[in-house]
Amino acid sequence: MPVSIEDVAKKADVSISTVSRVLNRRNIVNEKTRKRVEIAIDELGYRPNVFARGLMLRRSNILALVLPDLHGEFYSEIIRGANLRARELGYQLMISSVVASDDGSTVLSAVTDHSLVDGIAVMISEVDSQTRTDLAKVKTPLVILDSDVEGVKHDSVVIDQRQGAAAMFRHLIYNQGTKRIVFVGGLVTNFDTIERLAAFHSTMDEANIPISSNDIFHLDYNYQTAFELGSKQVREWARSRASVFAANDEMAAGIIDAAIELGISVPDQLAVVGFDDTRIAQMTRPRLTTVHVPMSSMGSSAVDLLCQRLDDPQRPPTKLTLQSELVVRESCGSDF
Amino acid sequence: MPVSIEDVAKKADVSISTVSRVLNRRNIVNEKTRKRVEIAIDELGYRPNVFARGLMLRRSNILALVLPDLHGEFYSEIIRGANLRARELGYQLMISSVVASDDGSTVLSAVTDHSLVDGIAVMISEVDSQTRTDLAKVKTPLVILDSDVEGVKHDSVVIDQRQGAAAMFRHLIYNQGTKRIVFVGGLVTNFDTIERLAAFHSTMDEANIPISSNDIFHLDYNYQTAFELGSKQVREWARSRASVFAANDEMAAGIIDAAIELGISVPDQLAVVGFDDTRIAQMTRPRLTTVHVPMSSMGSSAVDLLCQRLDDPQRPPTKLTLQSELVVRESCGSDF
DNA sequence: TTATTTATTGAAAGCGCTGTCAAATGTCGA
DNA sequence: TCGACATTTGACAGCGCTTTCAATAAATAA
Repeated sequence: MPVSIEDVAKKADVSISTVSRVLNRRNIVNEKTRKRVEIAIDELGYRPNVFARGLMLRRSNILALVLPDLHGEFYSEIIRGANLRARELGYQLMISSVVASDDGSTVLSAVTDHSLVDGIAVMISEVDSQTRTDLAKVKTPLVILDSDVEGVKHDSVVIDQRQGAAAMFRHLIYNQGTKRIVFVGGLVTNFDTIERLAAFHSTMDEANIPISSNDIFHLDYNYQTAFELGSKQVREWARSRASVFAANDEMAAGIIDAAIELGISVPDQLAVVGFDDTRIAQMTRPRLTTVHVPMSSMGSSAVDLLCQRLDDPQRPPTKLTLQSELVVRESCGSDF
Repeated sequence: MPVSIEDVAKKADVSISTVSRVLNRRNIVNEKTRKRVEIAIDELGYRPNVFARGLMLRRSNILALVLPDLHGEFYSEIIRGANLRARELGYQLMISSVVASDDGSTVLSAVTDHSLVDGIAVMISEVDSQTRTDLAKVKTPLVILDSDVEGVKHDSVVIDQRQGAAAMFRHLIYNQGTKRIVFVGGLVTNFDTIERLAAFHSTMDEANIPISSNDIFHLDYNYQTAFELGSKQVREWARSRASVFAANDEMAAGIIDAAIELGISVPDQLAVVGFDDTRIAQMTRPRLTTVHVPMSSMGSSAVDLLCQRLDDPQRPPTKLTLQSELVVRESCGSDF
């Protein structure tokens, strides 16, 4: 039923080669012939069959974006950035998320099964060694988003979060005079958490403030669990005039709400800061002091890198580092 | 370079037909032969070429989701729901958004250019008659999300927002005793706005409250413009004890912030309600009274409908209506 | 024993497209 | 008028897969 190149050829009274030529604008086709073919294409509403074309060209113009989750603004902004850039460059974007039940190898196969995509951008927050070796085997152009990429031969785009986190800790310590910081992160295996924890330790060392292991919590980046933790701890934290560093805005919001519910004023009695600078950071009251992460840039940069590699498969692996930036708002107290 | 079915056949010392047969588990292949082939597939790491297969089968197992925008939680939840369901059903999801510069025909071509997708879910918030006729021409299985679909022969999933909006207006009128409601919607051509405006008129009529045309505003669903409108109007609204109905949570948040900035207390001096029940609704202070819209269900239902049609192309067009539900929180005052 | 059925496999014909190669036509200077 | 060359076109060979269809071997019936 669908109209094929042959139908067009017949209608325009030329061979399929000629039709193919006008489609690909390659060798010059005679002006008059081209017009005729174009008219036939229009009238028939012909669209080249992507499969047939892909079979010859070994190209689909489809890029895949694999995310650990699709929940929350963080991921949706990455998608948005990637989609926009992909469109600009003439690619389509395929989205996939690794669901809870998946393990490392599922991740890999979810990725490689798309033997049809020209390139893949993956973000995997918990990278075990299995995933790492699996990833190393992939032959499709791959860019790794915001993960530990030491020793992996692919392109990558990472956030310089140590620097952003350090700026935050310093602000808390030197500008706000905090003597104790509570660290509320994600899982111990989570890359972001590892990075920020490293910044935490080094900045505290630098300021000569000891860290109690009781002040480090590993949650799951969700509002609810943070709220629950806050409900239990917030009084004690406020009493000692501690500041709370939450590894994303969601958790910061959860802790703030817990505090408010217990009649503890933020930031007057307790400073709470977040990370990411999502929409939430501006919606909470008080507004969140946080670290801005260029989420949509991550997406667009990933697509850029992928396309560059597609154009030149030989170029050496690139690691693109995006800066994060401290954004001071109300939740940490006035800043002087 | 990539290993083809022929390589496998050679290695297993069978014909490609046999390999194809074990891949598709169709006609029974002799136990022993099958084992041998499977081993060869494993050892070679063979993956069938999607293009070649698609060329024969005319099937890609890819579904497209076309959204008006990728910004905000509303869309990201739709994506999430769709992606999850698609995975469950063995499909991949391709995302596309209609960007600002696009007009109706771009929408259509963005859609139909994917001659490779098996089905398409489109959400187009502003449907003009051009788009409508364009849409009617599409031969790929299509489901229309939350738009005016009268007379269109495709499947659709819509939100019963009249009912949800009406519940909101009634709550405001009968439970909160509001005598004046200000309606802040999207563009006049926006489907959601049209629906909710209809509910507005009918409920107000029913309650015998006249509507002043000065109380109907058409904005763009953004925080910022709502904030600006609020900054100008909020005093007057509060003075006459009006309630403000914003057509999404973002705008409600903008108006609330404008009010607070001018020292007007919400809900004590001014009730403000939202729509959608996104994350924002729980993050603002006061928390938003809003109408819950099952966003991720919209995505999953769209995928369901698409797959059902794929299985049975003959079934009559289905219109799936999802319910919306009033959620009373703090921003409209205590409810008695 | 011979005819017939059943199980298992291979050969080969496309699916719709691109790209190579050669044929056909036209152009131009000698 | 003729060869040399450029321009324009068509025939056809795949790309890797699925799917008839026929061939062979094995099993059963007559």
